[in-house]
Amino acid sequence: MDQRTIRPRIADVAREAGVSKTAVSFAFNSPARLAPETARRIRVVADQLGYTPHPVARMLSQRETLTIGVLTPQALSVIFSNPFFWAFSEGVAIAAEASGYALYFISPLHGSLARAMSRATVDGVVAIGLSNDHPEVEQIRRAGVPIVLVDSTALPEHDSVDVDDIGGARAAARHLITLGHRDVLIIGVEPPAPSTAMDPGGVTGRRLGGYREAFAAVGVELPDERVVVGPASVEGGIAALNGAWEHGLRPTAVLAMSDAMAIGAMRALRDLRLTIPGDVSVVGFDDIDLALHVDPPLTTVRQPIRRKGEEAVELLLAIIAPRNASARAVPEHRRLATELIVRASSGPVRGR
Amino acid sequence: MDQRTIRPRIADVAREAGVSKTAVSFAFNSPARLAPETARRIRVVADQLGYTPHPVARMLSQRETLTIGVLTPQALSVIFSNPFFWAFSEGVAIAAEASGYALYFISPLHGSLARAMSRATVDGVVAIGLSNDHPEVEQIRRAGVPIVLVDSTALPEHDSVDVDDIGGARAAARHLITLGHRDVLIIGVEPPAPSTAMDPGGVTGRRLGGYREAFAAVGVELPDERVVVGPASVEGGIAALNGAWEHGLRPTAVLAMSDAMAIGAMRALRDLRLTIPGDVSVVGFDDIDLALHVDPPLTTVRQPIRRKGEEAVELLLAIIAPRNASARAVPEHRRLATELIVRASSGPVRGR
DNA sequence: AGAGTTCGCTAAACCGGTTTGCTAAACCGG
DNA sequence: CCGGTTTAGCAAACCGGTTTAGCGAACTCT
Repeated sequence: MDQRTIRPRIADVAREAGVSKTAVSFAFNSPARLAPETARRIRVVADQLGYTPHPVARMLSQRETLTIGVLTPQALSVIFSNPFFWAFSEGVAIAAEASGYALYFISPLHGSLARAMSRATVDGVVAIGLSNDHPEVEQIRRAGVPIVLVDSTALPEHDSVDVDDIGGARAAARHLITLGHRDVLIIGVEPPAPSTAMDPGGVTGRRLGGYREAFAAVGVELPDERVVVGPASVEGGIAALNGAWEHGLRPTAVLAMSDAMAIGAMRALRDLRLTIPGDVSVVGFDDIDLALHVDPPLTTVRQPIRRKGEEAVELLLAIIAPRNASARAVPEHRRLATELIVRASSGPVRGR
Repeated sequence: MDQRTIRPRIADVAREAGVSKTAVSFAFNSPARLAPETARRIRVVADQLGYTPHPVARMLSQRETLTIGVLTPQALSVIFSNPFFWAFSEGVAIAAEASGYALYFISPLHGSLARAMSRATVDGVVAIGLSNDHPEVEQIRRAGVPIVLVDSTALPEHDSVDVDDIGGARAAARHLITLGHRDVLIIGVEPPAPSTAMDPGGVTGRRLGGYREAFAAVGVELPDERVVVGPASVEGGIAALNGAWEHGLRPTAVLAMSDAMAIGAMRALRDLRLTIPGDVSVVGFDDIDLALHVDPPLTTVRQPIRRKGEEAVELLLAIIAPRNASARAVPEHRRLATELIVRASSGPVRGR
């Protein structure tokens, strides 16, 4: 099945219609510059030949792709199984679509983000979950591609969007403290770059800081043994909880840094014949749609995931296509609020 | 923040290094054709200048984009809120990534799929849920872009992948029949093009056919009033069920053509103070991950969603980049199996 | 009728790379 | 020392469009 017939080029149309390439181009892009009859004739010929302007050629000469990239340090297949990412992408898609931009997903190619990036034909990039020791950030900047960082270690010279991780984590921890819990297990999300597992500037680090701060206020230290990390998925949560259990930990509550992991922990707890929240309380982070539908509904810290996507695109488009001539000189850093949503997965510590 | 510094071009590197453009190109693409020392020097200069080959220019001259498009007739924002689509994309991403291809999502631009398509810089397209009266299919073919159709009305001249919708639907219906149900409500997915709501060749039509066939076998006709359609989302399911209830229908079971809609129906039923499966049984279609986690776990027809994505990409790549010289002359149509998964959302009709 | 506009269209330059064909120098064996 | 083969690198053509500068004809005005 050879679907690849020879694609007609603009020169073919021009010859056939007896006009210049310029005229054909005008017929498509600014018909007003042509006599109505000529424009019509050219379109008819183009139609007969099945001519469509070659998008790559057009991009090259117009110097814009009308595409924005979504950059993630993880493989697409990992990313697409993450509910948090879906919601974020939805936000990005809504904002991009509204402005007529298409979406291109950029993920490590054969392990190299840099290589993937150098292939990407985009006008700008929204990067999510990039820690600042990713050398690709530097490379991207050198390539002169506008970029907005989301949930990444903020670099002052780039626009960024993130949420109040510390406040949210603190609220979650205080909630458990109020319920009498003193003995908790923290399940953290493992950043893609292992070296930065506890990068204090990263999302994991900030949330951990919030948890610790709240517990410190009531005189409870959280030693590192009570903190386990894993990939931000249901499976990761199951593994993390089981691992902790095997190490002999018996917390009365679990603080997970992602809902997916919290849900995994719940599953693992149930498999251990423990009740939630009777035996163990579970609190998540994110408030993905699913959090409301699991049994019991998950107590969690809500963050405006879709909104993050939308705002990131807003910022990016302001750089790419400034509507007002007075472009900002100073990068903008937006921090959105988080909110504790108490549902049924958390309760008073047993015996109170 | 003007991130757009003047991007160095290949000519700049050439001048700076005292060589020709050709040499620079060789240094990047086939270093073996240069003296080692020269190649090194060029790379050093390129590095200093921060030079990276312009991806669009490269695409143009190499006549390939190393990108495959995922074409959907619905807006991206709709698509990204659909769990079925996530799983499908995951499959596509896995296969694409393995072969070094990037993903580009193509959805209607300002309402026009054709316009979006003409902008897309892709080597081939995987189209999902396209009905054959979409004129864009014809346009795409004329543009000479290789295409694989998934869950679309099969066009014999294109490769396609779909599943045994009829068999799956039949199995679901028989399951309910065995449980004694004779009075059912069918909730169908609304195809993007309203004109084809009941296109017998489309997914909705095929599943409906399977349901009807099974019921006809026990002497029950399913009149059109018992079939409601809506968008394939949780909200769509809620609306569809409530609509049916307001019309006075009181079925003992619900057959939904998508799990998302089934879950919506469950929510709506619960809001009506009905128990599942005590008062009403619910059976879905797809077996998305979530189906296992709702309460009660959803009885549904499993289809290999990820696998569909992977196979579609396999077929597409076989057209784009045939590894064996002997390219297929005949388009391939793959139909994957479905399987009924019985969980707790379905039970015997009350009073049996 | 002549000068100044406007209209309709075109030739040529350009976007930023890759690739083909060729040449001059270095290398080789006899 | 000479003819033949490599090697290293270059100029120019090409990918397929858009855009600028400009030209002749028609139209307007005085």
